[in-house]
Amino acid sequence: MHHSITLRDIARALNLSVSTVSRALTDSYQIGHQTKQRVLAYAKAHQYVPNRLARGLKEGKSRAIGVVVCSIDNNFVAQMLDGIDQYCNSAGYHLIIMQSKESFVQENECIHLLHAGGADGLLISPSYQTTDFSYLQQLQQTGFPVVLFDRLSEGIHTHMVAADHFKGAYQATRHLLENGFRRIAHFNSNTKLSMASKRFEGYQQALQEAGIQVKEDWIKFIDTSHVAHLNSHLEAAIKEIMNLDEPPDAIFTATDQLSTQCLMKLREMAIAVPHTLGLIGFSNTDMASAFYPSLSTVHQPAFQIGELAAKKLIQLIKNKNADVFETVLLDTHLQVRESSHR
Amino acid sequence: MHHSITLRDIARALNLSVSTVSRALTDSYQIGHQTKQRVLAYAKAHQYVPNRLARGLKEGKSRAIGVVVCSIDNNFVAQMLDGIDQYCNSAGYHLIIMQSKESFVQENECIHLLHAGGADGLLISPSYQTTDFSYLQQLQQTGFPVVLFDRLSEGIHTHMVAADHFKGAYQATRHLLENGFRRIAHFNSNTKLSMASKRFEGYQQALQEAGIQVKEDWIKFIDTSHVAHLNSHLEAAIKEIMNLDEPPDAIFTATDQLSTQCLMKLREMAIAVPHTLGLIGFSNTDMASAFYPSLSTVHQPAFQIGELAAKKLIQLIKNKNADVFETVLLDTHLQVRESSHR
DNA sequence: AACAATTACTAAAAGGTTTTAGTAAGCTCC
DNA sequence: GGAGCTTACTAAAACCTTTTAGTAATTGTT
Repeated sequence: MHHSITLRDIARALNLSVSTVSRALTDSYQIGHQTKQRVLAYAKAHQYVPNRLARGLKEGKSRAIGVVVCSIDNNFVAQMLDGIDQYCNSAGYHLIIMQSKESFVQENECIHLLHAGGADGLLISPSYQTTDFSYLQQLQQTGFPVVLFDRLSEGIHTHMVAADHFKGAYQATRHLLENGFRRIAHFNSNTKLSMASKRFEGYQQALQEAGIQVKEDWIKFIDTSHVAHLNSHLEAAIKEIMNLDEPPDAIFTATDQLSTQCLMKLREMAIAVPHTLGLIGFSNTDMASAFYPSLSTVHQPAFQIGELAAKKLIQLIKNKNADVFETVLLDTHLQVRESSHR
Repeated sequence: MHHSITLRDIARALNLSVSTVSRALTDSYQIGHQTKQRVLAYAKAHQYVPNRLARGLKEGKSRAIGVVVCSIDNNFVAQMLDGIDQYCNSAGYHLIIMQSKESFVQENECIHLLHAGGADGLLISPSYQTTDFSYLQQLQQTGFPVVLFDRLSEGIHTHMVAADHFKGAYQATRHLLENGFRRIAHFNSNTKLSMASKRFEGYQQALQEAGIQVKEDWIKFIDTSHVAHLNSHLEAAIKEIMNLDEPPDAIFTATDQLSTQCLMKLREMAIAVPHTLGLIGFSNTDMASAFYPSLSTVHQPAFQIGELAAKKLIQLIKNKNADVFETVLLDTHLQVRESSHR
């Protein structure tokens, strides 16, 4: 076998009982100073680490946290996972990461697997498809702690951590307006999650305040769940808005993928940015400045979102009496580059 | 509590023993047909799921696989993790992902935690710092399955899966040569891992075959472990090569980070690419085509590397008698864009 | 000196599963 | 009518930890 030593091994070696060793390692008052020292020294020398499974079984806790995201292979998600991992690790929790791939069915499978598999709690950023949170809610009501991050929804009542989508969208749109763009199109995901509607609302608010009537033709809700199809959907959307009688003079894109893909598509279609079409979008890529033209972005504090969500969840796990759920919205940061001003 | 029902619950409900229930669920020949039916029906109706911790404790297996990478927040790594996750999930394994952050010390902590924490095996892509594989080797010799992926080393004898670094580097350098570049600089990581030396060798080989003497001044091994410092190191390196009596006319960069950062830096320093300096580098970002100029890359089959490494590891876990270790090198793919030809 | 309180330890149970080593009943066969 | 099989089940141990409920020895109080 390939396992490290157990309490029994230490007990045998030092001629103590298993319980004494266990207590010595948790610094119990019931154990004498000398004994503690001996146990600690031996444990350290032999690299004793408590068996997670045994401890988990005994305590009814696994010290593992389930994380469900749309995809690991996503710049923004990876940054959030980094934050989650950092916090959980320092708190002694393992991370079990699963991918929904934007599928509601697969997401529910992940949730079930994580719950049944003994995770102590769940961090979830729902799939674009998800509208029904009943399963999650059901688990939550049996005492299973759940925290939503990044993508929020009214469909469930719990702690939530995300960027301030409304404000970010509002700022981006205002920025375009301040730079003389008037006919601003909006590309968004076709999801029912509130992140999309919040961003849409921020866009609308900025236009309304500027006395500009929001035109329905300017707004495209694009299916972004399948990367393979995104390209053609995007091309169609761009063609549609450019063929309008009065085509837009700028686009505000609401997601990471849409922003970068849109810039690439415009280049491919030989539509000059920002001359013919200004562009600003939500995106966290550090390569935005390498693009042509460099891409103005709304940057979300991804790492902090992850960190804070993890913190909230672990609080919840340790302290189940939480009846007051909080929604934390972190400020986005506007990074103005070439694509959004002439 | 938020746990599902146990064998005992079923046993009590059906007036059977725990062992009978356990056996019925595993379709043992020792249990009668009728009893099996009753147990199965009850288990299904009450959504019985075996407790992973208990089963793991009993079997000495956790059905979890440890993965150690430098960082989740890395485009290329994320793609490999996607592949790993896909395969492991379909094989019924959980993934526990940990980050070394390019630190040897932290890496060893991860390894220890994963091993002691009951992982059934380890997938590892070593940190740039790592030269000493003795701990890993020691674990491996006690029967703990280990598979190296992406970043290989001679320091340990086991299954390995990676891209063909030599060939990729050779092809990239040849491509530059074929496009008229003669004085080709080479930027690489300052790691002792074989991936770096393989890429360096591929570069050398291509130059030698073209009858070009490799100049030491053209070659920079840059510390890429800390993103914060990379920028200044890179700037210094570029200045150094451009201040040579005969400055290079192209650069071949050996890592993802170096490639994209180098392009950005050259743009910042107003060095025309590809006119003054051609550029090609290893990189997996799908945004290479959005850059200015669009970046020619050596693309690695990241997903497949992850998938295959996971497959090898699970084979090893299920079938410990492996004495013949294999090193699989997958072909890279040259993506020629604007930065590498005039 | 008798009793209570404190200190330093231990035995054993529990958590849920798998598995070894059984048992009891029913059957076949001479 | 009993030996030997088969069938269908069960009891109990084991995995490793934490924790409850102890014990025995020492110290303190009156």
